[in-house]
Amino acid sequence: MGTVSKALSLLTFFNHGRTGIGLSDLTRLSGMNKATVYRLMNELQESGFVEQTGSDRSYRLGPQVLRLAALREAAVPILSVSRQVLRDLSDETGETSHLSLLQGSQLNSLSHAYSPRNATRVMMEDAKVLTFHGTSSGMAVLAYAEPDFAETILSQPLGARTPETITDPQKIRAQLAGIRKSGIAVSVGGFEEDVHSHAVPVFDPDRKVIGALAVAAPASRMTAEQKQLIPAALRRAGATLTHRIGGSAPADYPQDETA
Amino acid sequence: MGTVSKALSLLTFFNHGRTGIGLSDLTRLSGMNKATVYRLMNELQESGFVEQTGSDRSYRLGPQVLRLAALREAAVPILSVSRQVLRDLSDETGETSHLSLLQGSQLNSLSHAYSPRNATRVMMEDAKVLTFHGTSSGMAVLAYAEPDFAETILSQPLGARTPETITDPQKIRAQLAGIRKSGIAVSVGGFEEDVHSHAVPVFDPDRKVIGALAVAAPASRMTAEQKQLIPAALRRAGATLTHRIGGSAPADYPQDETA
DNA sequence: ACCAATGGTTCATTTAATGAACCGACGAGT
DNA sequence: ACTCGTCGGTTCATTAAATGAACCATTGGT
Repeated sequence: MGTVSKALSLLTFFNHGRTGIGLSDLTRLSGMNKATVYRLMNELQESGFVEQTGSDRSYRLGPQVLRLAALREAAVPILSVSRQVLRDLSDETGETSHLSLLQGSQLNSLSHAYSPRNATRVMMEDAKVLTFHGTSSGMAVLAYAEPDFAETILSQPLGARTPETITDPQKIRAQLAGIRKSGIAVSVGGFEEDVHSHAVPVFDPDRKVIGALAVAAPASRMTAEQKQLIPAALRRAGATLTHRIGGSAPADYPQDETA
Repeated sequence: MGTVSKALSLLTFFNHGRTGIGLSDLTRLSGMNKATVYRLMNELQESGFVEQTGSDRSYRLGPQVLRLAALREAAVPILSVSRQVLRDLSDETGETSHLSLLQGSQLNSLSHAYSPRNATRVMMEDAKVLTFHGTSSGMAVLAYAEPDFAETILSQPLGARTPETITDPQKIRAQLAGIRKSGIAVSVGGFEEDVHSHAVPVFDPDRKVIGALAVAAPASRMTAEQKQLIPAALRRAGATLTHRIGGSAPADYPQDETA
């Protein structure tokens, strides 16, 4: 691994539960030498990717990442485009909707919308890491990802977030085949208890899956009517988002729209 | 300069006018060896910071920066906090408002709001680079930055974006003194012609200036009434934003509020 | 007063970065 | 069809930078 990759890998230890990390913690987390971590973090700091708090000298992500994200959005405006799609989707379904994107071998939730219709909602956080198994978004992505990638994921130890999480690779493979037939993934309580969620894949111009669009509802609210309405709205929203970012679904993606 | 800094410096060549850059262009822009650029970009690509387009193999910023920006916002929610402040400010003034943040020695516009009141508006782009001289935001930041930093900026060649741009360092120093007295910066046509803008500095918990909040209006709409209303609204908005991000103004910052 | 943390620094050793030259492919111009 | 220039990508001897064990100075808790 090159020096640059090592430095950037240090940034992967930041997450919602850990927005600030001290030098020693970072050394332990990364397994690198303390002097190495110190110098790498210094370089990252000089470039504005991280900054040190005045109080306890712990590191946190720096303002430079905001500039880069704004430029990424200028080049590939997937988040800004998704916001309108998500708003419409939440309005239509009355439930929380969110977009997750595949980044390397990690799936991150990066944009979401709520519906004002119901007081109880499934809450979302941006940049939250989703597991592939157990989430409808993860399964939707896995079903349309490179087979090698899917197998790599399934060959790793699969933890159970809830008692309902399906962790048997064979059962998951069977589910993935089902998703490829229907074009939509469903998960009931596999990631958070009592959350019923649907997801459809989103594709780029090379017809590769780049993420998933999902609707998450409290299981108690999943009436027969909603079980019809949500998948239909989601399919439409997925097709819209894929289209608006210049993407195309692969030839084998089931289209039940009269487009 | 370390390898990591070199790699990250490659990312600085991306901007609104240049969202995709090929290997050879990047080599020329950076002045580095082509093989070096190639390997550095490969590492950045492996980490998801850049990606190559399938069509012409040019590089553009990758999805990983979105995750980092979301986490930065989770740690220091300045953009999300600013959005409400900007909306209120634009509603109140009827004009375009925007927030710019100091990143290293560069000032970037990173969040903005429009008012629906008027059909003609000053348009803004996120991640746009602002000059220090000639913009009200830049002058507001410079007035409260470290004196060394201000002098470094003023010692560089100062270009004139418009015939009205003031480029004489002595005149600028005099203006900065005036801004420190009043707490607000004004620019008329110094960056874009016929744009009249006001700006106030924004401070962090260490009482250091981190950026500026500004209102930009077509010069034709700057009535006597607006010349009263905008500075007043801006001062209030600046104090609110500084406060909401946990910051404090330095002791010598003029407070004309009965707080 | 002590101990165990913390962030930060040093310097001989090792390892990785570097760059000139090279390759094959593509496209424009003749 | 042939060059010419440029593109992205690759090679390998040379060089420069990254590394890590040990060390220092502070801090906070007992």
